[in-house]
Amino acid sequence: MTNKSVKNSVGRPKTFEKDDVIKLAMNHFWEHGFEGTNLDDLLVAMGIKKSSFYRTFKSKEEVFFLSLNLYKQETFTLLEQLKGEIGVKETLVQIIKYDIDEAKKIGKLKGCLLIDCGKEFYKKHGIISEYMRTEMDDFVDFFAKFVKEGQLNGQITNQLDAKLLAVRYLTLYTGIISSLQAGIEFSVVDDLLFFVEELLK
Amino acid sequence: MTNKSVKNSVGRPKTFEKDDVIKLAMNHFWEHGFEGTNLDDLLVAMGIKKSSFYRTFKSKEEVFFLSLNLYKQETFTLLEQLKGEIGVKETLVQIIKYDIDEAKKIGKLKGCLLIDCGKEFYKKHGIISEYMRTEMDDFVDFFAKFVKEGQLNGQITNQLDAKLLAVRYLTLYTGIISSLQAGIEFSVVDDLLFFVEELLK
DNA sequence: ATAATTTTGTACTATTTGGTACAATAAAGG
DNA sequence: CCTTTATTGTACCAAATAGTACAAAATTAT
Repeated sequence: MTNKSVKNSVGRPKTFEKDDVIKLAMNHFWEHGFEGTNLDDLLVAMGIKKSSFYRTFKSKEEVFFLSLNLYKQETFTLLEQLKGEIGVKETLVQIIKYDIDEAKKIGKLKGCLLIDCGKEFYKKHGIISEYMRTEMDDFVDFFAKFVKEGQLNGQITNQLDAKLLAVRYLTLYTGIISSLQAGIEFSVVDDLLFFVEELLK
Repeated sequence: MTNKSVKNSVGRPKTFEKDDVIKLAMNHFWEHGFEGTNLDDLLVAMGIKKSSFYRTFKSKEEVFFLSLNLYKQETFTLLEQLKGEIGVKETLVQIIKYDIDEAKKIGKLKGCLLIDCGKEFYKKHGIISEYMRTEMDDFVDFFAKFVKEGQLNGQITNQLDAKLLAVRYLTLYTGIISSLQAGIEFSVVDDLLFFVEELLK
């Protein structure tokens, strides 16, 4: 897209792109959380050395916020793409089904970077991070529009206010993630997907 | 209840009861999580000095597991008590309403010690703690029995299998906690309580 | 007073944490 | 070869972490 791979006029050429290592960092934060990520492991995940890290970024925290931003971008992009393929309602269902299947298969579930790290921050500092709150609002707004579209084209028959329905969906989603991560029996998990489908009707 | 306050034959009398300081520790863990609790703050919360702490307990971890056990006991006791006063269904609703009100009023919400610390452990070690899993099973079983009772006496009209309904309820509950802690707008929170009431019908 | 027991205070340890400083080296163009 | 730029390696730092050791003081019964 942008002029990433243009040769810099002179000097040793770069061996990594900033955006690429942010993505690697994002995946690591996503899996381990912010506090659960120590710098050494993060560096291994990013494939760069400490010296390069601190020449490129200000701190671990800065990389985290860049990761959070990338997470939002990628989530929205994925949802829009899926929408084009299978429609609004099916996208909302499949997103959750994907997590359930992943938990069943590999017994591991990354969950939601925003919610999980928001919770970490909340537990640590006793207040909601203002940054997290606005990110959360972005998610709610996006899903509200998403749901609205489904209601208008008839894929979602539940005529509850789109924003409220989006919040119900997101709440259920984060609850399912927590339940899965808390090790709920697989025998009862499928019913949770029915629950979601009932909600979207 | 037990012979807590009997005088020990000789020596300086105890100034704190083990169970009492465990309860204080529980409340601190509940609010800050396990990793988010450092020993010095924990000691302040428990009102004892480090020397006393390590003479009474083996480690921070031991106190945490004792706290977790107490948490379960107290939760079940509270639910049984409320059941006697306002019935099964109303108890399930009010429990959540209490959290919502707390979040609205003081802008702070402890959430669920088991789920929150289970998530911490999960994120850190990549697997579900076996201890947490069995605790989770205890909770599911308790709520399943609770729901069953409500279905039999007609307070809950939703005739979905009691265990599945209990899991739906718990999932919704943990989702609501996450949403509140993530700083969802208060304007949409009330609808989440309607959602719970609809579920229990 | 003395023995028994509990709590406190102080000092210490070993490990891990995020972060810094800086020289050495690698890879390109001029 | 020389300059420029990117990466690496090594060494270090200050702070925070959970936990230990042990003497001193407090409070009781005998």
